[in-house]
Amino acid sequence: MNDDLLPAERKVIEALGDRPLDFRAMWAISNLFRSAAAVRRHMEAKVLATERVSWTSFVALWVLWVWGELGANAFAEAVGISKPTATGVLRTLDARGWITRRADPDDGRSVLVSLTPTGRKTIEHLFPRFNAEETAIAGALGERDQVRLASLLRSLSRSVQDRNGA
Amino acid sequence: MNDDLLPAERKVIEALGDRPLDFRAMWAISNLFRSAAAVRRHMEAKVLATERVSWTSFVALWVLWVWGELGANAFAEAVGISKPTATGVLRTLDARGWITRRADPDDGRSVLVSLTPTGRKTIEHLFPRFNAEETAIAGALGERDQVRLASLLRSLSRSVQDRNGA
DNA sequence: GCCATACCGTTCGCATACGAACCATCTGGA
DNA sequence: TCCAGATGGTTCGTATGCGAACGGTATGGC
Repeated sequence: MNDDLLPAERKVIEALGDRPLDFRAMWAISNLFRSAAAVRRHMEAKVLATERVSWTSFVALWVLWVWGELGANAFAEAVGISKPTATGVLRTLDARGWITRRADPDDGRSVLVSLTPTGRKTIEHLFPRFNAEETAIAGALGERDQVRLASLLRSLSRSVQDRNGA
Repeated sequence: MNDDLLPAERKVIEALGDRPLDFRAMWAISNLFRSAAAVRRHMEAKVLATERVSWTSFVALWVLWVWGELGANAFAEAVGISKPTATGVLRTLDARGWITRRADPDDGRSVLVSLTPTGRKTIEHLFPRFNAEETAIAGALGERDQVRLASLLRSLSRSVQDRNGA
């Protein structure tokens, strides 16, 4: 394993190394964003661009594939976007013919969102390719380290949730 | 350490568990995005919202703080955004009085960007609070696991770079 | 049955985000 | 010296992203 700091991190030490900051936490969190952005860009370029699908649209299709029909609110929550953003994304997906909306028979306020057959076909085509790329990227870690990484990240997620919740 | 799957992950198993997918890689990568989004939201709400600073503006100030004066292109690269986006963000930061642009005396095409004193004051006020929140979040992991996590994420970053670069 | 309150999704205004296309400027070779 | 190609930054068009505010619908207490 290569534990050298990345060039950007060395620059930070050079500029701020003498300040009273928690660099251990900083390396953990800043590398979280750095690697997430890198993986996202890679996926957009190598998997999604060929089908003209944005990252958010991809996540939206994935969510509807996994969860089935959802209220617009639950949809936004699962995708990780705000309600207004969800409205816009659903408009885009609707224009592409990938989702449909129908009134909730049990609640006049609610709108139920689900994949069309075309939408299902799209995600069933895209996701295996996405997963193959995940395998390739994560392959740089051993199997054991992939499990370790997932576990550490779950702890982070739970830690943030604890600091927000009651 | 708690290795239970998150609710969203259990739902994935329920829906796709019988398909030939690499779930080990999937948990590593999907938790990367999940935790990064959670931390970002938390930081936006707890640190940045109080000063009406967007995530990208914060990163931009941070980059100029660490690197000093930069060409617009190098700035975009360091922030992790495209050149057109950088133009827009710099316009916003300029309107706030946080950055200035000047012509590069050695290259008529280039624009050099740097923090104003006000901009410097802003990031020097924000960053310690940001770092304190990093400490609190990462504190859920032990010191040793924070180092492990950073190291694993660096490996991921390098893995992606290898798959893109020549 | 009434109504204050909560909740659902949309609209609005604005900032962020990107690819494609564009000019202006620089560079290397003839 | 000149010009073909490369490079730097902006503009354009469109999609994503959010908080605030909005109307329509449901709910709970009375």
